[in-house]
Amino acid sequence: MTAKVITRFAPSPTGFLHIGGARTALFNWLYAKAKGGRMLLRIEDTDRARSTEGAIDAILDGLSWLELNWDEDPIFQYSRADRHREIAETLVADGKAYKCYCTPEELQAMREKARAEDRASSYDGTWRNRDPADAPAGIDPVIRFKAPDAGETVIEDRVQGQVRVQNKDLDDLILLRSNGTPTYMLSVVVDDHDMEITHIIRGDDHLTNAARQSQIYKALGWDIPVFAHLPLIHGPDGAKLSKRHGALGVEAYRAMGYLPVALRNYLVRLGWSHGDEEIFSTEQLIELFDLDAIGRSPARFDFAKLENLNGHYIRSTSDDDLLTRLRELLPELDNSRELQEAAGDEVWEKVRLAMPSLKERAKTLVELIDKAEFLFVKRPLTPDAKAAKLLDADALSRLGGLLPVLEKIEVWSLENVEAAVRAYAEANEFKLGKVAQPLRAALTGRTASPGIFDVLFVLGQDEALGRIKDQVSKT
RNA sequence: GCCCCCAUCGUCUAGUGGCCUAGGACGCCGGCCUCUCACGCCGGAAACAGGGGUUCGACUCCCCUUGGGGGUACCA
Repeated sequence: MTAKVITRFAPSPTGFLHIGGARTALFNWLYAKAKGGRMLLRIEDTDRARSTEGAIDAILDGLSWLELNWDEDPIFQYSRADRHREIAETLVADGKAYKCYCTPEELQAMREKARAEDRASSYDGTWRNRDPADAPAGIDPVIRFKAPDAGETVIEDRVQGQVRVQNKDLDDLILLRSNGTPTYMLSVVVDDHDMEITHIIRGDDHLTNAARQSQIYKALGWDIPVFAHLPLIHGPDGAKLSKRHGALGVEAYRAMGYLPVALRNYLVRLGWSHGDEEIFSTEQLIELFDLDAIGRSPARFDFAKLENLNGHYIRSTSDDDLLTRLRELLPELDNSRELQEAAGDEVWEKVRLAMPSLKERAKTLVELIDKAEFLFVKRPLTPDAKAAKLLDADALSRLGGLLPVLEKIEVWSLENVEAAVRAYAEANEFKLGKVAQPLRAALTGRTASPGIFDVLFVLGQDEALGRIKDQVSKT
């Protein structure tokens, strides 16, 4: 019989959902989907001092935005503290754990001694075999795991392969704090077991923990889940991800105008590959994803590639979908106030009309709005420096000559507008660019824009003529 | 310090002993297209960290060095 796959994403709510966490969630989600299993969500909030409500919301919102849905209700680890405590006490009763009364000062001294002696483990086992009757009064003990002191612990990792750790290098970790709350090392094992997790897919930073946890599983007589430790994501400079580059919350990526589908495609390729392929639909990902194709070396975060992918997905997203996302994003933009004031229904209708040519030119939604700005601004436009330079006397006289031609157009269609402008240029022996560039400057206030005929058409006859006159009459 | 993991173009990666004159993608450079900017298309520069083995033959296997990362908490 093959057990159904159950994975879990287990963030600690001490900050936002950063990019590494997002990728871990994605891999867990994909693996569950690929195997027809489920992905559970567990909030690891046993550190009461550092866990916050805001962080929980940020993580849930981040996952939802990325469209990584979890199965069942999230489990809050702290709510299971009684269960964890019970297991710790069982371990003590079975002689597999013990109470330790050492003070922080004694512990500190042990650490320094261990370092001086080039040893990896520091706890010296003072209370491991000492008679509990010697317990000093007035000190609340912690409960420590009685880890095997000889031999080795072998982890069979689906990504990293076989990893061997000498047991002498692992000391007796704390299971229950002196205040009676469980530590991560205990909670994680008990919860993964109780939740019937079959595959633990998480960051490489937990690799050594896997050995410690394996020992606890064995002491409890429980089956050890399959481990898969993902290489970490580094910043562009190869160093640890910091706030300056990449270690932003996923909501920051949303605000920068990235599409969830693009971010997912980018993240999955950080570590996972399928031959030479780069672009994957979610359906393909679910079909192809497997643990065996995950590489073992860490990756650097590269915004340029994310942008490229995002541009690809913007181009292949429907105009209506893009329009919806743009309207949702608007309030988060720096210049949101001005844009929002101008953003009436008729403006959005123009944006929709221009969308096919606009989306060819944008790598992010923020850029998309910026390229559409000429549709939001009100007459008279103030051309930017480069555009103003284009509108010299000669150019303005060419525009002046074009005015009556455009006025004469009865049906303002893309075809008619284009034919009229081309005919005007030809009749006066101007290269098209001689007319198009000044026109672009007058119509958009910039030197770069969608095709000039698209611009003319989308603006509409009255607005287009008005904008040209505004510039021509300045002289 | 000690323990563990990692190492192919600038970046993400393909490669699982001969198919490699090392492939793709992003980025970069040049060209085409062209009303601008993009898109698209064509072309180019660009890598097996170093040293030892093993083998008829190593990018691929082993060891060492170097470099990077992680862990070493009454954090997770």
